[in-house]
Amino acid sequence: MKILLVEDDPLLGQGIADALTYQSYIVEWVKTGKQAISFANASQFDVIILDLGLPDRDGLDVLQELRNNKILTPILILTARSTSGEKVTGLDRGADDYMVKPFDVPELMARLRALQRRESQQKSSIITHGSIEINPANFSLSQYGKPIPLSRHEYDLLLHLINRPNQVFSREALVDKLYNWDNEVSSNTVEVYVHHLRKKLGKDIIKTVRGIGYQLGSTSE
Amino acid sequence: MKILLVEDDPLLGQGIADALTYQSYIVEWVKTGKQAISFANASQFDVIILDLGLPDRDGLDVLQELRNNKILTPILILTARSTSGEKVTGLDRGADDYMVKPFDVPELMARLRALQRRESQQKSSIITHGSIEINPANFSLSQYGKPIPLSRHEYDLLLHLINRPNQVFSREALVDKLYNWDNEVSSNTVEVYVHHLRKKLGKDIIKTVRGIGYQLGSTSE
DNA sequence: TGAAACTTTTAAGAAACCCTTAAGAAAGCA
DNA sequence: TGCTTTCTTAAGGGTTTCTTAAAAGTTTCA
Repeated sequence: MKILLVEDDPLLGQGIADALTYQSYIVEWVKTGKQAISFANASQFDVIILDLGLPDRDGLDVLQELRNNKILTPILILTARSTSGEKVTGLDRGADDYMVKPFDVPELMARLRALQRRESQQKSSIITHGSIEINPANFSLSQYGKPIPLSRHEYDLLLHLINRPNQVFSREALVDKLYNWDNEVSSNTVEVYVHHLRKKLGKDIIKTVRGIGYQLGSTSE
Repeated sequence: MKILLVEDDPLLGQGIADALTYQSYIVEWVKTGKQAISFANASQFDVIILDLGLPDRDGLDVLQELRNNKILTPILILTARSTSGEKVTGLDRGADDYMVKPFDVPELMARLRALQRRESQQKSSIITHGSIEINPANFSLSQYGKPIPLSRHEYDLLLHLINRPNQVFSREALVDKLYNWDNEVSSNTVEVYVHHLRKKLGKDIIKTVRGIGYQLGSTSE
């Protein structure tokens, strides 16, 4: 875990840096707004601790510039400015948390942990298979990077096959997955959708196992 | 924006609920830990405000159970317990922020905005997407720099979509966000608002994913 | 080789889905 | 209160997708 500490007071800065180091953080300690911006641009931090009373420029400006530069790192403001209005301003300019000096070190540590925990919860699960790529979050599919629209059933069928790339599914099993029980379907729907998918994504996308059913095509080509 | 407020004190609870409603939040107010858990499981909230001194069980247990149930909603603890140790415990059990009573309402609002912002993919306090720009702090929207008035539900709907630009939301999910439990709606409201938004902001602002729901339009044009 | 079994392709009517409009109800405001 | 804006509901019409069936094609095996 890597932290950028922006604090011009030497004594306080050293104290925080020591405490962080003791908690096994990697600490980069800078004392001016200018340095803060260049460090934040140069390297990826897990959290930035920002004092507002800096010698060269106001911390709020630094904050804003960081956000304008698309630096999304969580930022915790640590300052003597304690009025409600100041807190609101700081948070609304893009800070993630705000602590007033004098502060309690264990609380700071706990707030840093909370920020990190949030950040690490980012998840994106994109499924790929050969040339195709499925993004379940938006039900979209692309092949060689080009988006290809699929209808609902086409998408469902493909997703089922792709979830178990090596399994052969019987027609009945696929119908069972695609439909709920009370509106069973009594014809060759599956064949028709396989046909549609092959038309859109290429003949080899789905392999037919004669007498048994269908299987996702092999990825190797 | 939908908030679950867990607070057993009737006076204080009413005060917070009113303040939140005034800020256009959809508020679900419950008074026990048990209710908190069932509501959190039943619907998707943007933030949970949690009092620790509940009548039926300790708020920290509620917090832990929520996290165990894989409810990742940001949680802000709002309590009279003000020692450093109590704050550390609360944050380390999975809360995202911690405020001590008595508290300042504007600060609470700013912290809620910060929590939401963190959760959305947008990190700056002013949200932009293509030609439009939203400032959640004062509910304003502009396109190409020109302010465009939106009704409350139009605004809510757009804000939801814009918070996760790549996700497709089903009609049901959107209805769930736009209304609280006791005045559910039973018709095509979402379609109608989508239509209004498209009329005001252009056809491509919202994309429909047939059979699934709606998604923010792509920014590239 | 020829029949049987199985699979692919095509096409068209049916169904589902979404958009649009409008009007009465409700809520907000002076 | 009366006026204006916003909300909810419902219905019509246009479009896409689904289902079905039948014809055409392919593989298997006696």
